[in-house]
Amino acid sequence: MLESAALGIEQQRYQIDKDRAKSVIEKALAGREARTGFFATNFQPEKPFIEIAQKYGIQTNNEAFCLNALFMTTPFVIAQNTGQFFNRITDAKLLNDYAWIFDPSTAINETTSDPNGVLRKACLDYFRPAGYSVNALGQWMHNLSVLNEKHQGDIRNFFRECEDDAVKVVDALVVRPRAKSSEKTGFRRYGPKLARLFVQWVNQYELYVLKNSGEVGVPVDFQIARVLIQTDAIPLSEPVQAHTITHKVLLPMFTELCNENGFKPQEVSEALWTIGSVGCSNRRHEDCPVASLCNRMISRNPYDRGGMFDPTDVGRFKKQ
DNA sequence: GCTTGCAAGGCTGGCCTATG
DNA sequence: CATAGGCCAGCCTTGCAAGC
Repeated sequence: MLESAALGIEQQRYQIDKDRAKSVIEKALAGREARTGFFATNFQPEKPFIEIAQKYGIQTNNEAFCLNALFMTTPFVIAQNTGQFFNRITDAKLLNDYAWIFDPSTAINETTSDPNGVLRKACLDYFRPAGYSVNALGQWMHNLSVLNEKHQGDIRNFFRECEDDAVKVVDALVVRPRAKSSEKTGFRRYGPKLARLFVQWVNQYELYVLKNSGEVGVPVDFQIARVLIQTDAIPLSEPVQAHTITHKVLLPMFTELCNENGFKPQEVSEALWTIGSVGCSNRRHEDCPVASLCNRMISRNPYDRGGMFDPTDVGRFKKQ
């Protein structure tokens, strides 16, 4: 049972225009497929990193390396520019120098005298986490210990314990939305969005075969949510808590739409995220495949102030 | 004067436990 | 029983400096 399924009832509290949401997704997918507008350049910032990690794993005859590295890296994909972040860490020489931090036994054993000092400094040097994402470092250490002690330093053992089932992997990582660390007996720092993102990448780049990969749904964030709101697929009459929209309304809706229309969650995720982040951030409305359905641009500010999506806040853009 | 690159920066709701 | 307080996933924008 996916943790989100029980939340479907929240949908009924908001007037979802599923037909319109379907149209938005179809246009977004068409834009992605055509590779035009802001889909003309690379819209998969994680791809070059995964490629050099795969290469390093092959060179060093370490089958677990790429998966371990991706698992340990994904929690940093938060509160910062994803493209910037992957550009920073995608450097073969840099990865070569710091690859040991992804090898749990080496990283932990070689730094036993001062694990927090040596390992923490190496992580800072490698990831160079900006701003809020520094917070991820503490839990990063915790996850490395869990990987070492409970899963013999190989994330594939964690997958096997989840019966190689993508849905069980997500449930095991999330436990429940907003779970406390003390509730999480295993890995931390993976919530509903990041857990789905990780599984999506594992499947997309064929790093490991997980069954039911198509069943976990779409990793929903601010960018994706605002595309649906701006296009009136979710018409709001008053400010609504962003968390309610992203996790209680959109997550189940995307799963339904994908199942009903045969959309691939990964493609929906990529297409909408690119539109929301690249398109809206850079105000390239002329390049946007859903421009004809969109009538405003929701500002980021209300989210920071009250955690709300405000339908009256049209930010820096309103269609004439 | 422009673009590009970089780094720094808090707040929320909902759940839980502890306290009176 | 009420309420106070702790906890935590999740979330890019902005201002400055350097390079053209």
